[in-house]
Amino acid sequence: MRPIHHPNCKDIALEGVLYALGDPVRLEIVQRLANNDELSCSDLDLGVAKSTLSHHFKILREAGVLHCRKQGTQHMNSLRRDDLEAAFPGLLDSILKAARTKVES
Amino acid sequence: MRPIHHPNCKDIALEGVLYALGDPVRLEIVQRLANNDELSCSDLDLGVAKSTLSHHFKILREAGVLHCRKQGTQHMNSLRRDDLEAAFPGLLDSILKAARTKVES
DNA sequence: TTGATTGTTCGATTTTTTCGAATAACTGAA
DNA sequence: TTCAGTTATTCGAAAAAATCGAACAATCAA
Repeated sequence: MRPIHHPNCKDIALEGVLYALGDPVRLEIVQRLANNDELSCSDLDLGVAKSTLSHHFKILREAGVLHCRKQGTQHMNSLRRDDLEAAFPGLLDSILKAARTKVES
Repeated sequence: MRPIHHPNCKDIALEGVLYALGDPVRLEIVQRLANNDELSCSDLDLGVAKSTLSHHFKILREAGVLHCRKQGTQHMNSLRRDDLEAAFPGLLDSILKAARTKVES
């Protein structure tokens, strides 16, 4: 298997972030990570094949939205809140807020 | 030709907006509309076929991001700032700000 | 070493995007 | 009114991307 890659902070691109969040499954993943420090793929049941879920995590990872840490057989994922805040101040918060707004209404 | 459709304010969905903005051509269109009250398709030269551009405008329109007004043979497009602000307060501003941040750096 | 668990990779299918050509809607001039 | 010019959409085919199940890889524990 190839080593997993994370872009460094300054290489996080807005287009990549918006593309990553512009998919309902990936947006759901990000919302759940906003409420949980770390989640593994197996913590999520989003109605897609596990190969597809793996693909979604890769998109999020390579966009710089989340960080992945190997722990045994599991891959623990967490939001790169600080890096995103540094790159695009206020952006993640406003999107998470918008996502909550929608659910509440 | 079919009549053009715009979702009403309460039917603007976050997923649709993020999906619409998660494409470089469409993000560029939105950025330009942020600086110009109205633009027609012919005002933009973004390096894609005109049929593709028409498709991008349709995505943005149906997501509720912009409004289209026919004026003769032209279709004048404008950002639905107020409706987006009502649906997701602060969201558009933070994205436009992020887009500017990137350009400046 | 074996079996169980967790994810990734591969190949095929389905869906989406993109393009150029044809069509439609409108305007102004002849 | 008809004809050419402008603007944008629609159509059908080709290219690109997403999705799935099966096979594979990595790790741990018995």
